[in-house]
Order: sequence, then C-alpha cells, then structure tokens
Amino acid sequence: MAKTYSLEIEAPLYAWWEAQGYFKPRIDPAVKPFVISMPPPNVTGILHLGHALTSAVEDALIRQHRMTGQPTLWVPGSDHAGIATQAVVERELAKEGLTRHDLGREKFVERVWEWKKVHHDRITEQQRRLGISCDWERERFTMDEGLSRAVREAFVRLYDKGLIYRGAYLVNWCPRCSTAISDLEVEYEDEASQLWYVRYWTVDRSASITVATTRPETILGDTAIAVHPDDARYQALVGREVLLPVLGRAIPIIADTAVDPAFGTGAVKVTPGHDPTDYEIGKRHNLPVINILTDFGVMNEAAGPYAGLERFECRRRIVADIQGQGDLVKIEDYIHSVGHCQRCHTIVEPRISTQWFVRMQPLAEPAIAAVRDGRIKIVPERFTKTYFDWLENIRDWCISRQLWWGHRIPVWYCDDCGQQTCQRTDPTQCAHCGSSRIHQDEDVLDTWFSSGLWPFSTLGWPEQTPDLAYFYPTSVLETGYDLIFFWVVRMITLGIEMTGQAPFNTVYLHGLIRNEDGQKISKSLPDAWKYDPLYIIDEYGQDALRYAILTGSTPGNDMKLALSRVESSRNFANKIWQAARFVLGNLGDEPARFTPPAHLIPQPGMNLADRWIISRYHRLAGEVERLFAAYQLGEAGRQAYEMLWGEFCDWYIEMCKPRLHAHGAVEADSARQVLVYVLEGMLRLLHPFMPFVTEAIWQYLPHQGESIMIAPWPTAGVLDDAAERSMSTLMDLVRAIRNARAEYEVEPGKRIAAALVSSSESTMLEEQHEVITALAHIDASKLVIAPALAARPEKALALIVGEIECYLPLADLVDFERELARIRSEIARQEAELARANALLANEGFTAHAPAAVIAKERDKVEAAGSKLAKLQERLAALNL
RNA sequence: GGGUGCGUGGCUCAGUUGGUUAGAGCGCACGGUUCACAUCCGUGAGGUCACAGGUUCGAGUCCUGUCGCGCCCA
Repeated sequence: MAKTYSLEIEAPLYAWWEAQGYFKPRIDPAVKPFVISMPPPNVTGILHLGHALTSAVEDALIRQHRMTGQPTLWVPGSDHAGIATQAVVERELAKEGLTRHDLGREKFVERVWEWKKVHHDRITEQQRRLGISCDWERERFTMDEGLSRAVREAFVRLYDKGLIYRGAYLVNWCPRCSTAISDLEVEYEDEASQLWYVRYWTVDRSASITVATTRPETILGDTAIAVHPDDARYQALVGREVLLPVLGRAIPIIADTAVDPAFGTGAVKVTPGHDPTDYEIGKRHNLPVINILTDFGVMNEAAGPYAGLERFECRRRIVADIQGQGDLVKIEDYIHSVGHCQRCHTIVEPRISTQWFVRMQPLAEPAIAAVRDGRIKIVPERFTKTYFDWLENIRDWCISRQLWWGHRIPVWYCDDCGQQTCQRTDPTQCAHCGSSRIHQDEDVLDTWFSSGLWPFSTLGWPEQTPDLAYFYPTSVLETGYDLIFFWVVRMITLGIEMTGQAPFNTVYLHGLIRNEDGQKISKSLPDAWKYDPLYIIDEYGQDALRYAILTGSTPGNDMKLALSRVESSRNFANKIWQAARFVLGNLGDEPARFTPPAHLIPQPGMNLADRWIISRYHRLAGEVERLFAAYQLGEAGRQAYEMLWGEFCDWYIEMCKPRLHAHGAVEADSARQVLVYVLEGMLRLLHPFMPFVTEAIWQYLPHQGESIMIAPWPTAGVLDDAAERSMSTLMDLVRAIRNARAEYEVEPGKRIAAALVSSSESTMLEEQHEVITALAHIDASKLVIAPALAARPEKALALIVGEIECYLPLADLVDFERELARIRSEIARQEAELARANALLANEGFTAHAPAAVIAKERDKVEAAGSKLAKLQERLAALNL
C-alpha cells in the first residue's frame, strides 16, 4: 500500500467495476428486487451539487442493498429538457446570426440532436465521476424510441378516456420562450413597482371612476370596470358605461363580489384576456376577451396606436399619454408579486391561448389513495401533507408547449371535416371522414409528461418486457423535495393510470444544497466555482464529497455545504487508509491466515480488548442496519466514523501494539485476527458512504470474494457487555492519567510511576497492565497494582476512576495547595451529582413512572458517586494530616 | 393570508418513540519527531439548546404563543 492516501485510486476502480459488470443486477426470479429509477438529469445540463446529493443517497441505498444479496437495479438516464435545451441551441444559432425559423423545424431538430449527443456524453461522463453504480446498459433517454412510444401510448390512452382536452384558456405565457408554461413553472417574486390610479370617464363625461392598476398597459384589453355590489360609493355607477382612456372604447361598470373594496379605490379594471381573476369575472358577466399581446410580448393590433410596442415600453407610453390627458390621478409605490418563467426568469403574461390539458381530478384521487392507504410511503413523513394539499386542490395540467424540441403531440386535424385524429401510429387519413388532407398539431409535450412515465417507460412499458415484469413497481424514488409536484406527483398519477400500480413504494425526499452563506448555489455567485462538484472531487475526492454530503444533513432538510467538512471527510479516508497500512504491516508472512470469518464471537477467554472491539463492531453493524432501514443514512455514517476513528484507531490499534511486538505468536495472531476482522467489516459498512477508498483497501486486506461491492453486508453479531464496561473503565483511567499529566505539564515522553488500587478491578488492571503503561506512559517497573495498599503514597496525585484509586507520585511536580484545591473541587462535583441523583430517587413521581432501567442507572450513579466521594474524602483527610 | 421547516458552543451541523453531566467536525488554546497517519497524536476552553408560558416525576425533544430567518402554496 502506498504510504499516503491518494485520490488517484478512484478512477481506475470505477472503470474496473463497470467492466466487471457489478452494476448489473443478478436476476433471481424468486427474490423481489430492489430498484431505483434515477432522476434523469437534463441531457444538456451540467453537473451540480444537487446531482451529487441525489447520487450519493441513491448510490448508498443501492450499494447497501446490493451487498445484502438482493437483486438490485439502478436505472440511469437523462431527459430532453424541452425549453432549456431548445433555448440553448437557439442561442448557439444566434451566434451564427440564425433563428430556428431560418433552419425550419426538421433541420432545427436535427441540430438539437447533434447538440444532445455531445452533451449526453459530457453529462454521463460527469455522472461516472460521481462513482455511481447504476446499470449503464439500461440507460434511457426521454426522447429515445422506446420512451417516445411510451409517451405516445400514454397520450392516446388519456385522450381516448377523455382525460386530455384542448381549448382556449388563460395560460401562463413566457414571451421569451414564446410558449405556454404550466402553473408550476411560474415563480412568483415580490417586486417594487407602482400602482397607477387612472380615471375613466362616463361616455357623457358627467361622472368618472378611478381604478388602480399595476399593469397600465392592460388597459388596452379592458372590457369592464368592476366594483363590489355592496360598495355604497359606486352604487349609482353600476350599469353605466365608461370610456377607456386613450382608446376611447366604451366598457360597462359591473358589480362582482370578487372585487375587494379595500384595494385601491375599490373599483378595478377588468382584463379577462390577461388576468386570471378578471378571466373569471369575465366569464360570469359574459365580457368579451381581448388578447393584446403577440407571442413575443409585443402589443398586437388590438392595442391600436400602441401596436408593435414591447409591453413595458407600451406601459411607459400609455402612462405618459394618460397623464397628458389629465387622467392619471396619482402614482403610489407598491410591492406586488410578479410571476417569472422558471427557465429564463422573464416576466410571464397570463394570456388566452389554445392549449392541451390533462384533466387531473380523476388521476389525483387514486394517487391520494395510494399514499393514504400506505402503498406509498413518503420520507420524511411531513411531506405527506404537502402532497395531499396539492392533490386535493389539483388544477388541470397544461401539457402543450410551443416548441420544436420534444414529443410532438400525436393529434392530426382534418382540413376537410375539422375533426381530430389521435392514434398510436401516424395516420395517413382522417379517422372521421377519411380525408387525406390532415396535418399534425405543431406543439410538443411538456417534458414532465415524459418524465412522469419514467419508472416504467425505462423498463420497456408499454411492451410487456421481462424487465418490466420483474423490476416494476420500483422500490424507492429519491429526489429533492422541490420536485414533489413537478415529478413525484406526476409519476404517481400517471403510473397508477397506466400500469394500475403505484410506481414505487417509498418516496425519499432530500433537501437542497446551499453554499456556506445559505444561498442557493447559482452560476452567478462569485464563488460558484467552489461548489462545482467536479472541482470538489478533484480537490478532495469523490469519497470525501459523498461522505460529507451524506453525513452533513438530515433527510428533507437543506444543507449548507461547508468545504471544511469535505476536507475532514477526506482526512477520514486517509485515516482509514493509515489504519489499514498499520494492520497490513503487522500481519506477518502469511496474511491470508487472517482472512476474516463471517462472525467472530467474543468469549471470556479472549483478550479484553478483542472482546471489546468485536462487541463494538457488532453493535455498530446492528445500528447501521436499523438506521438504513429508517433512511437515517447520515446517522449511520457518523456512527461508523466514530467507531472507526474514535475506538478502532485511537484505542484498539494502540492497545494491540504491545501484543504485536513484544509477545509470542499466539497473542500476536489473535490480535491480527481481530484487527482484520473488524477493519474488514468496517470497510463493508462504510462502502456505501466511501466506495472507492473502501474497495482499494479491501483489495489489499485478506478477504473473500472479488470486490467489496458484492461482498456480504455486515449483520449484527454477538455482544459482550461486560467487556464494553471494563474497557470503558480502562479508557477512563487512561484518560484521567493523561489529563493529570497534561495539567501538571509532565514531559510528554517521560514514563511515570503509578499505583492502581482497587478491590474489584485489580485483576482486570493486572491483565491490562501493558495497555496502561503504553497508553498512559507509565514506567512498567514502577507500576503497582493491588487490591489494597497498606500505606497510601505520599506526595502523589490521587485520581479516582470508578472503583479505582490511581496514585501518581509526581514528586516535585505535585503542588500541595493545588492538589488540595483539585480534590476539593472534585468532591464538590461529586456531592452535587450525589445530591442530584438522590433527589431524583427520592421523588416518588420518578420512581413510580420512570422505566426500571432508568431508575437502576440512577441507583448506580448514587453508588458510584458515593464511593468516589468516600475515596476523595479519605484522600483529603490524608493530605491534611 | 394558509402551510411548512429552521433557530443548539466562533462557524457548519447531529441529537427520530421525553430519561445521565447536550455531541461531532472545523476553528481556538496548550503540549507533542514513539517505527499507520502532521490529511496526525494528546489535553483543554467554549453552550441559560431563540424567547415566554404549559404538559410531565423529568423537556433541546411534546403543546400554545411571541420574535427572527427560509421555503412552498394562494
């Protein structure tokens, strides 16, 4: 083994694993498999920490399950990200001075495919660098042939059931993307703006009414003024007509309860073509609907003299014109919520347009039931409420997008009879009149429509493939909580509708990764480079990044990634490396002799340290198993860290040193056996958290099998409580001596004398005298261990550790006054502890209600504190003599 | 407005059926060239667990309210 841990171990191991075929499931028809469909990244996107988090969690689950022997499949893939990808390619074209319209649909789509090929290789290469053990041979893409067939099948089925409809409705429109987007794709942000108060005159100019608006340009689309029916101020005006400022069109004043009398003047303009509330009001009052915007957010011919103006330029102009007319009553500063396009952040406009929708209500009900009756479990559980709230108030889903990159809507319109034809294969003639004069809908589907089929489309659906039969439904769907509506809900609704089964039994939602200041990491941050996973991997290694991510947070909670934690994780990897070097360096000529058995059992005849560390390891294995089952991966990883560094390295290895060096072969061999047994098992427990370093080391250690990836998962073994108790005492003793040495500034290298007195522990101390001399730097020739002493050493520090009195005759170093003070303060502490525990035990409420184990614990404490106190007081008396 | 999460040492975070004297990493202080490791070892300092009530024998943990920060939905 190399002297230092190096990140270079990672890349070759990944290539080897993949070549060995370990990522592919071993199918056993008798055993239910464990399956995860990986959230497909945007094929033209770049890897960010969100992917690193998803990968870390899923790979940990996958590796752990694979090691248990369960057939395990992790399906990778990517999605075509309609809007985002089209936008990028359009931007590339713009550099050549071209638009997509210059190329035409077919050529443009070809161009996007080329772009996709290049970027697909990049993103999968980046994913490989994350070390993910997915089955690359089953990799899918939302636009590949099979998945396109799935989309087609799903669409036709929904269409035939009447769950898909088309119509002109008010939708969210992004003028930059020039497409409709769904409600979910609109992000609202509070913005400082103004509230313009505009006066509308009655036709005869005998009266006027003033309304407040945040979007004065929409005046051009007003078809009414509305007031609350109970608003006394405007009773007389209801039913009369006013003229639109500038345009002069006459519109009625109507009364509607949707109007809030407290807002502005209590009178509002009604623009059914560009506002959802107004749209509803318009429906109730049969108001005309006027669309004043083009696809690109420019005023259209309905805007009269403003036609051709960009919407915000129009706003400025119309405000100026109204002011010129003297009808701008006032302007107030105003903060309001403005919708932006999720993809490009352009301000969206509500706009009437003809789109396709999925009727969600009938799909929502079975999806609610699946979670309600426990077929699907959401982790953390609190998101269940979010899920229900959303589905119980579900709105129809706008699925058409005015894009070219995506699954084209499989509906053809007949130029003769005007009817629609929707079928699984491309029609050549109208299904209604037989005319061959038909043309396909120009729009494509929302990318999420195809991602919604992901868990089963990737397995071959709608074909009844063996993969689908065996691996579906999948096990866990793991993703960020920000995707619960976008993706999780859609997979469940479509999954149940298409396959009759819930697509997975568990939804595990992780939080978002932020930078150390709690900001969302975006490319615009100046220190964004520090949060590029590839940079972090280059700097600290994949194992370190993954371990830091997994142990740095709790399920469902956001985490601020501290690079210092990644660094300390890297140090942990090095620590394991060094521990392995120590073990290997001490195995002698025939390391294979120490190939670990499935289980070692701690037995009374064995060395205490061996019994202890075996027991600790077995305990840990049980805990880790429990924590994995509860999706508490972070806690599992932390406990393994504590055990390996804090117990195995800091104590067990140190305790082994004398046995390895200064004793016979039997003693050394037993230490070797346990060193390998525990370390090898720890590597397996840590493998889901740090796959590379554990594999690299495992290959050096005596082991059975080809790869740690497919080695058996450690299970809980026999515990040894007595050994754990004794070792705890021994460790306390060593710590107490070290503490005293540091406090009294004993030269670090100096071996000192010690007397250990204990009636109950002297046998154990006798057996462990070498450990004590080694770890506490005691001079072996000046170590006295006895059940009792005739005379207590003078001029010595007295340390009380459990039942043990420890005297350190530090001769000239001992300061009498200081020692008195130390003992007095220790007495005070023990007295306080005794008082506290006694009070607790005297409390009848406590003794009546607390569990027996807790009460027993308190009794033990009283006893311990009492005996310690007695010894301290004895010592105090002796010093005072 | 409704919902939800967070507020624990200087910083980043654990603490999941309420039960010792609340833990870790980083940082800090002091000390270390013993043949696994300075990506290290030893010792230590540092917290009224946001605040106020309540439930309970017992609350960082459960309930109510307040304040601050964030997110989701309208």
